[in-house]
Amino acid sequence: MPTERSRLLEDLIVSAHRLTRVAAQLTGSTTPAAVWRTLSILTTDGSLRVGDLARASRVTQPTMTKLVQHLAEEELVYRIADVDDSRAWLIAITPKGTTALENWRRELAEALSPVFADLTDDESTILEKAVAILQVHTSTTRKAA
Amino acid sequence: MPTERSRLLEDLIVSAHRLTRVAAQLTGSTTPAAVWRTLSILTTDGSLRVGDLARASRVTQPTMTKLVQHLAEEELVYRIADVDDSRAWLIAITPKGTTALENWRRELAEALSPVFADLTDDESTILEKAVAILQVHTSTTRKAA
DNA sequence: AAACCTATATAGCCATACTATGTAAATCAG
DNA sequence: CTGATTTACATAGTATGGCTATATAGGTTT
Repeated sequence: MPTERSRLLEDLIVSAHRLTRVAAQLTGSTTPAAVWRTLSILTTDGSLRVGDLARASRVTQPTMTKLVQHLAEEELVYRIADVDDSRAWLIAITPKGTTALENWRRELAEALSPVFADLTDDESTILEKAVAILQVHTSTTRKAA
Repeated sequence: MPTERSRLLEDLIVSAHRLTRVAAQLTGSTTPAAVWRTLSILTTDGSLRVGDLARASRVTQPTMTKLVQHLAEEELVYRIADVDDSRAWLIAITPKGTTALENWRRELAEALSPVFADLTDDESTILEKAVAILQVHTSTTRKAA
């Protein structure tokens, strides 16, 4: 285990977490991270079962059950009975949920914009590439689509 | 506000938050993020007042007060009366806290190692540069040292 | 001296996260 | 087919991190 790699992973997480706190304070935490994280996954991955959604969001199933209940009350998601398994539900995002997610993403970008206002094109490119690497390695798709 | 920049910031946060959840589950969340985030700041920035520590950690002062109480009980930090202001405390990390932070960082790196095992040298470099950019832009040092 | 600002502690509330458990459907083995 | 096992989701309980509001008291300014 190379020390350099270890150090990179440590620093990566520290930075990631600081960034999430910066974002939380700048946006006033008006929309909880768990909400938009879940809506985001539903947008990119399509409708998912509660358990699969929990795995994709990296929380336990009971946590996701409660979150889905809340999201359904807010009409941000809806439930579809899974025809393949009568125990299961598919959870899908509503148009209202899609709009809410878009609004949140815009609000987030606006709040963070001043922080990263001085990014050079090179720096932007580096961050874009880093995001791509992270997306691949924290992919929410765990099985063949 | 360029759409491309906006999209980058959105994706950056989404990725950051996913990464923190991946880390939380892989490490079993044995040490709360708020703890190591605070210890990390004390390590890099030296002893700080409660309010300053709160600002650096991006939480409110009462939140930090409680966290410091907990950390002090665990003997991970200690308090120093601020000679410049009798209302204030300086919070400093203990050797035990330093050890705990190092252990946590090692544990984190080990847990994340398999996730990023296939990183190429180029990708590592990109992530290192990205971390550097993020560190500059989420700096905890808000005033001249 | 009074007004105002600042530093920290306490109180109360909410949401996210976990583990444990329960109910019921689906699958597997004999 | 039956029983055992696994799986999917809901409920219950707990801990904690985060917030806002407020209180106490020291420090600074007018």
